[in-house]
Amino acid sequence: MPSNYDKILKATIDLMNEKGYHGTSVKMIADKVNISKSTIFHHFKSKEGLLLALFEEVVPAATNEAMLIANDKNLTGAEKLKKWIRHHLNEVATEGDVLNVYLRESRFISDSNKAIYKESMRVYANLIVKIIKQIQKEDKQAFKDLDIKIVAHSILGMYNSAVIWFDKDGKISLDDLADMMYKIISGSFQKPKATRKKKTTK
Amino acid sequence: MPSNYDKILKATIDLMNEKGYHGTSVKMIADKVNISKSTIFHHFKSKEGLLLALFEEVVPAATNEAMLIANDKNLTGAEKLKKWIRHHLNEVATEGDVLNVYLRESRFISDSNKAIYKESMRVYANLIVKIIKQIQKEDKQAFKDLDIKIVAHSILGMYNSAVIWFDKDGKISLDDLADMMYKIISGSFQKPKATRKKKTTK
Amino acid sequence: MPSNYDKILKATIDLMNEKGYHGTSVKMIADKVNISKSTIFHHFKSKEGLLLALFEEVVPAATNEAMLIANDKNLTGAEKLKKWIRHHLNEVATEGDVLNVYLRESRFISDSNKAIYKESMRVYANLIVKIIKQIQKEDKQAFKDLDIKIVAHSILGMYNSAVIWFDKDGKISLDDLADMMYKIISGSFQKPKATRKKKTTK
Amino acid sequence: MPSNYDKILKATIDLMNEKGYHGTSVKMIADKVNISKSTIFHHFKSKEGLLLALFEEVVPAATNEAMLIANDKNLTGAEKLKKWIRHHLNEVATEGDVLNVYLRESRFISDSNKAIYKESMRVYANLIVKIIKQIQKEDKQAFKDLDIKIVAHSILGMYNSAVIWFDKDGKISLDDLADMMYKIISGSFQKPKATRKKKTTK
DNA sequence: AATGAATGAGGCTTCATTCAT
DNA sequence: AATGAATGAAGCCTCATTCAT
Repeated sequence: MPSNYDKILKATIDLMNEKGYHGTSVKMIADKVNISKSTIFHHFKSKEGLLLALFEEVVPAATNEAMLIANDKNLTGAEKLKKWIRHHLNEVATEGDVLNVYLRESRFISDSNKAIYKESMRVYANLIVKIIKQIQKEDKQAFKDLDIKIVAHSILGMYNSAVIWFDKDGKISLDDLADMMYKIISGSFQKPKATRKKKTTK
Repeated sequence: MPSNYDKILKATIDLMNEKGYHGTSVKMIADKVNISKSTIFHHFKSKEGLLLALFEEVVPAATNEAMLIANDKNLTGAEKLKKWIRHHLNEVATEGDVLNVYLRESRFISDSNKAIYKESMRVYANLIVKIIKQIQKEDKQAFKDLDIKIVAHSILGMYNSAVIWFDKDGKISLDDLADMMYKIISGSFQKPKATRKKKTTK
Repeated sequence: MPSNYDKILKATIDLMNEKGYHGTSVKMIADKVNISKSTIFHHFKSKEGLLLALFEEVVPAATNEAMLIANDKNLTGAEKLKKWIRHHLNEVATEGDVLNVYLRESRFISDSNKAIYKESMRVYANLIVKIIKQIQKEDKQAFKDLDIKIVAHSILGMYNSAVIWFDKDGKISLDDLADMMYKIISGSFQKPKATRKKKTTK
Repeated sequence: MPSNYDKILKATIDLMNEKGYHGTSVKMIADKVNISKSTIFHHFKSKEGLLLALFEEVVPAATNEAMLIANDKNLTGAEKLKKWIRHHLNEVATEGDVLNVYLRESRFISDSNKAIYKESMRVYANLIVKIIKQIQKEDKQAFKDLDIKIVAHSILGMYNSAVIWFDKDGKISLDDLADMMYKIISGSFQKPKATRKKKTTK
């Protein structure tokens, strides 16, 4: 049985995902968890503290698998990118996901706490930077002359936007979507077909 | 000298762009315009009425140039895309742009008014759809096997994300950014070599 | 018929006089005036704004008569002191008087507003300083070697303390009290008996 | 090392001295002592219990020396008064003194406990009454025709007010202040000069 | 066209206190 | 002896909105 602390965070994610930070009141959260408002303040310093807790505790957990992908020694950069896209879209599209809140509501963090958010964002963006670097190394033409950080952010931005318009119940599956998005950006480097032959070394 | 009506809308854009719909109060807007709260209700039926007015009046104006680009008979699809990117990034990166509010705060519109928003969104997204279709027509390989709407949304998402991380005072200019982003997605279709005539074929 | 603004201030005085600043809630004030809480915030910026308004508007009015006494050309210093004591005690002893609130609750003013309070206090204390100076001029022995500001504050402190222990319904009248207190401090200078003969000199 | 019980009382004094009874929360006290709120309720029945404990335990201790002065067989009344003033001012001026809390916050005690406060106040005021009586006995002119309780309260009020305006870092020392205040009220009876020669009679 | 007065509802947060451990 | 969890009540203040002028 989850603690109130955990239940509060879960409800926060659900509600802020749907209504945004300012659109979610502490009372709504309390009602959803079936506790009193004051209990929330017993566990968290303030409403903003809820966001911070999400960024510090829940987001890292959610980014863990992405890290495994980026560090997998057996994959080419292109394969990693493809795998990461699939994973990331899955995360983003999952109902109530923290990432949505993370990506959309972070701008409401007060200046004094913005550093915490930026740091966690940097860590995640770096994963993609790493993948892109590997792709560049394996294919000199890939993302040629492009600022690597901008590439990373652009890709992230593209995928994150899906949370807004992707229709889980529509006729296009999440896997199809991942494939399509991969194709959009993979035009600029050699298709993974070529690299598919699996790395004979090892 | 702009009317109060216009000043109110301008202030609404600025504030909602920064703080979101729920994070912006009628009082904030009134204070920014230096009028009384009541004056706002004199011009607009309600707070939501402000959003609607934006979507009905300001967004179309902002999308007007995009429409000119999309309909320009003298440009290839690739050229249009490039021109549109430049224009769109400029809009989005400009502080206080309506498009940001439009793209992010639309979800707070009440159900009864959602149709208005969806219609205007459809119109804008259609511009890109149109451009993409032209590109496909001119280059059969471009965006092959891809759902055209998803391509449009992905591209939009990518560009809109720039508003979050682009640093106006950084070392990369808006024009450079537009070029880079164009390159990222243009990999999948024939480069505008033809028009660029720069590339002496190496 | 007094405006809500005035009624709010009056109720504030009454309540804070009885329960202190922190012991008086905005709701109590609203209930006493029979208006809604929000109306109070329509007229005053904050709870502290109520205190400030008292200090800026009501206290000056209350100190007006004291000023007339201090400036009366026909009275000796000793006479002025006596008259002021009587007046001041009356003010302080009257239930719900601003001066009580002023003297006791001023310490809850935030630092940023303390200057306003200090200035008004300085003005009032100066009246007594002025009276004491006149007494010293008329009787070289009076308050000899004493710092004049300390004398003024001490005297004020003595009189203001009466608000705590004076029993309006006890056997000692306010006038008796005024006489006694006058005697306590008048020991150090020539008794007004001597001066009573109206100052034939000029 | 002081017990938590003692540390709580000390913190209570400090905080209520600065912010008053209603302005001091149990949490503030707990934070200052670095214990949990519950621990306070473990030692004291309620918040008001803290005040009562002060009045019953700390105040008597603080008034102990005053008692020694009042009962010293070797001093004249005037000498006692002077000595007491010096002592009292010292107590009052010391940061975080109980007496301030005692004198100012007693009015927030609930009716059912008011008797406890009044009794302790009576005891302390009686010390001065006693001193004044001795002065009157030694100098028939002193405080002639004055209600002795009112004299005592007035004197106390005068000295207690110092806590509000006395500036520890100003150019006037506490001893100077004691001297001046003594002079203000000693005008009405024979100056201690005369008595300084130790009173060989007896 | 513009605004000052007023408000009910609700916002976030703190309060003193109880209880189980 | 000490505390973490929990809470109902209350605290100050802001909200969007209406109305009379």
